[in-house]
Amino acid sequence: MDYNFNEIEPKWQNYWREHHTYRCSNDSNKPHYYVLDMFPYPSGAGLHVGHPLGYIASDIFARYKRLRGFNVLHPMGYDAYGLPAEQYAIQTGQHPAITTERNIARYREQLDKIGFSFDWDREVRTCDPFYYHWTQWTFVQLFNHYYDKELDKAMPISHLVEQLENGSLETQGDKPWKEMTEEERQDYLMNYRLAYLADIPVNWCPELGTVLANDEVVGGLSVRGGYPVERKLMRQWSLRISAYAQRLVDGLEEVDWTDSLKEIQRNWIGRSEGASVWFPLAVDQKANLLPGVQAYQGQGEPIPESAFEIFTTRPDTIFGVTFMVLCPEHEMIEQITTPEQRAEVEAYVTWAKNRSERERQAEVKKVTGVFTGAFAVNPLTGEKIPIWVSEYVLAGYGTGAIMAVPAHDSRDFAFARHFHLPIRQVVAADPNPEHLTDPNTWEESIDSKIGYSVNSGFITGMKVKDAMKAVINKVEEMGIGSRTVNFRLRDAIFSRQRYWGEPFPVYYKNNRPYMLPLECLPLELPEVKDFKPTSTGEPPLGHAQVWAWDEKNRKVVDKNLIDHVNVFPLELSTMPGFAGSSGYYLRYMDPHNGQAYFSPEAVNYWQNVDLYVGGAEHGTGHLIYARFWNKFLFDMGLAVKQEPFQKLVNQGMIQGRSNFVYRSKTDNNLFISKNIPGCAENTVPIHVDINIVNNDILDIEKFRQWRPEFADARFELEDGKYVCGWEVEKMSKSMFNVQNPDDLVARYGADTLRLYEMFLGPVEQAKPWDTNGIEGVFRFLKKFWKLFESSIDAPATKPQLKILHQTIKKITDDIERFSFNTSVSTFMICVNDLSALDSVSHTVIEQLAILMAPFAPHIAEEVYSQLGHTTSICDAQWPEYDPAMLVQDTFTYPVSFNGKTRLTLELPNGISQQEAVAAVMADKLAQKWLDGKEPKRVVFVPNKIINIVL
RNA sequence: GCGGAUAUGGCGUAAUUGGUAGCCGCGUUAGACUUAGGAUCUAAUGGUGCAAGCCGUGGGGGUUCGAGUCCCCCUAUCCGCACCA
Repeated sequence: MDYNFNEIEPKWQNYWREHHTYRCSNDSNKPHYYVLDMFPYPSGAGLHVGHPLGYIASDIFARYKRLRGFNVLHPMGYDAYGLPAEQYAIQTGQHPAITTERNIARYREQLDKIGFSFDWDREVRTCDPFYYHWTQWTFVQLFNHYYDKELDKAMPISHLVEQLENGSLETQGDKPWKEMTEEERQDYLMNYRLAYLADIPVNWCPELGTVLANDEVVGGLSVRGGYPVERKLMRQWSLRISAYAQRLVDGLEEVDWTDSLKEIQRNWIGRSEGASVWFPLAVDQKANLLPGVQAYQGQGEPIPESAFEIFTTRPDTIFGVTFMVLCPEHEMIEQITTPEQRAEVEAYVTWAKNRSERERQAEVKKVTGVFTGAFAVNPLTGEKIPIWVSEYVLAGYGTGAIMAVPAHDSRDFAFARHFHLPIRQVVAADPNPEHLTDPNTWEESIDSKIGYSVNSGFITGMKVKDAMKAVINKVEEMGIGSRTVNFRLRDAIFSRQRYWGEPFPVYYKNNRPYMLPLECLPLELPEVKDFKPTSTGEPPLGHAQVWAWDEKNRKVVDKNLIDHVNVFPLELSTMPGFAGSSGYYLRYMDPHNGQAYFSPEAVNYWQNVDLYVGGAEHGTGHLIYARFWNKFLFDMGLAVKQEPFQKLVNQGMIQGRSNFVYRSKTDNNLFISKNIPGCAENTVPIHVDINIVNNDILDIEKFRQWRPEFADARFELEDGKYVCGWEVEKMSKSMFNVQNPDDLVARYGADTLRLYEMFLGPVEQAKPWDTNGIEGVFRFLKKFWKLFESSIDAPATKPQLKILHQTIKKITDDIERFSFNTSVSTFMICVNDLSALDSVSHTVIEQLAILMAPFAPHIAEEVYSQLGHTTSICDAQWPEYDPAMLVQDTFTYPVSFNGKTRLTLELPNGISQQEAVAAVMADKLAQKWLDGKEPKRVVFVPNKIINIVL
């Protein structure tokens, strides 16, 4: 019988379903192993071949671990809330719940056909109230916690209140706690809560009608849809993720991720060490700048009231400060601007604030700014230095104010050049004063941290590193500054003015937010009649009629009942996409728990994800948020590991491989084959559907049927074939290069698809999808099937065992290091070698089937069962390799002369160098290369090489 | 600009520790079987040369008995970040 995947595959998929083969228990004495895929957003387009790549890799590993005796948790679910379903709803009026449901059904069907070992009993969907109950619950917990810097962990807000009550902690800058009204206290606490409401500049996307997080905006455009994004001040929920910045950096040390991904995260978090220093304002506004001013005498005195704080990573360059710059949003501008400069400054600030993010980013190189008329005093030199305003200083970073050192910072340099401000060198690689050049003649600043301080008072002559420390010590001593660490990571904006997301369990009393009681969760997403914002500009939830909170009766009621006494308005924003995906890995551990997020027993058993597989594009989004979420739950004593994902493998992006036909420029019905001379000059390339092209050969009949305009196309062929051109592009419908896995499964079977996706190359590597090699893998499975059918019921012979054990060793090694492409090649070699023997024993085939089971589970099950087994191959035992089987009597030595291999010699094992050399000397061919000379030196590496140096 | 990665036949790739470069597959060529082949099987296939041989892992240098692999410099491509002081 032929290899009939059409029969085998559905048969085993049914068997697995009926026997719950992949159901996984939390109660086992086996060692545990948790393999997780990043769950998909179920889009309307369905899966393309890029999606399963990572799933197949993780499935192989999960199945392998199971065969090695682990209790494996390998779940799957859906990240089901999100923008596309809602955009679709706005366009068509279809409820997102319906389209989402439909898309999920389609995904499931496609996934099932590929034969994954997911435990579907544990499926989660982020849009399911039974699931988002715990998303909301976590939000309430975040609201009720703050980050305690002393304990370096999140603590209940009651702990903070207690300290304020008993006076062990004082309020900062405000009234004493005791004198505050209840509302003032709530407002004060809002500055501490890990989920907080604040007026903050946000990324507002008018087209999508919502606010976006930083990672959802690239180059001033929304990631979803590519619409322009503006800066806007809005009252929004945010998560105080910045409180965890240091721990998020530190945690990277503990995890087994690629260096590049760790770098991406470190970059995004952006830790930088430096100093913050207070610069006082110069009182005498009329004085002129720089030299000859008496040193500032404020040592040890309190900071003058009109002073402002700057952050610098280069405290060593403080003697080179020639101007200061404030961001346009800086609160001091108003106060310090001189009457003469006021009009100009106001105009500039207004202009800068109204600029869209996109304009600003597009014109980064353009230098703009305005002088305030005010001066600051350099606390170390006493010099007066002008204060400017420019948008190159960002409000969201550091203190929004800088000391400008144009000689040693390229941005300050550009600014100084543009406005003709002085430039003073204070760092030099060669500190000899005679070798210094005039900075006014420089082409660019010297930003390097390698060198010595010059022209710098008490630090002159010090190495940059020492000078930094010396200046920090000095300003600390003076009481005007300190060593400071700054992070680029901003708090995550958590509100979205959208419908299709988790509702906030929040209602407003006196304009202040209150959390719903935990027992009242989940707060279910209400029905609305329109998915667009309301006419008054409220988010879509403004359309919901039954959307008010009855505090007394603890239930959601009609909003007509709002009286601000017992019934209050509910929050109208919803949570962002990353809310539901931030803790889903924990929920899989105990997905049916109605009482808690997950039980302590479950989390104590599974701990965290051992292996996480997904795309690197989540490096600055999901993977940061999830780590934050996990650390918070860890602080609460719920999660038991600081880091959620121990090992992470990024599968490479699958690009499209487009095909082209070449239409004649002079004859619209004539298509010229690619390699016919003159084709390039005389034709226009046109994308052609890759599904009617095989190995770059066009199926002419299908092409004629493809589109009416090509119905009577004519062709100039080469060797009777039409050869198409190709190019690597993004996989997209418009380029007709989308490969759907179902088509391939229908044609070759799931096992072939699985093997082929792995055979394509290393999992982590980005690669274009190319179906040209799939035949080879298909042939291999047929060969394996034939080998199985011809196998006999007899003991395995030595040559068979040798091949088998070589394969066991190689496959085991390969899987352990995620080298699945070489595994496939190893299987091919094995089957080729076994096929060359006279016969093969059933026992060898059986062992080989187990080795192949993670990769090609259907055919493996079939073979295993036909060999007489009545249980699933999933419960078989992974073969152990026996080194004794691989021991050889001889080794074929490559013999090289002066490092160039010239011949090989088969020599017995354990031969000595002397014997080896003697054998070489005796060899005829070797004598030719010796050419009568005496070897100067002989390198003999047992079982490796012999090298003769002449 | 900063950071990360990659570069090997016509193509996808392999070489795990510095030890015979090109395994495995695609494609191509020739042949066998066949009414037929998008089936199967056999053989060949880095370049060059009649051959011995010579050349060959993006380019240039170096370390070494020996380098795709280690070190230095350069180039190209891809990815991430980008006025973050």
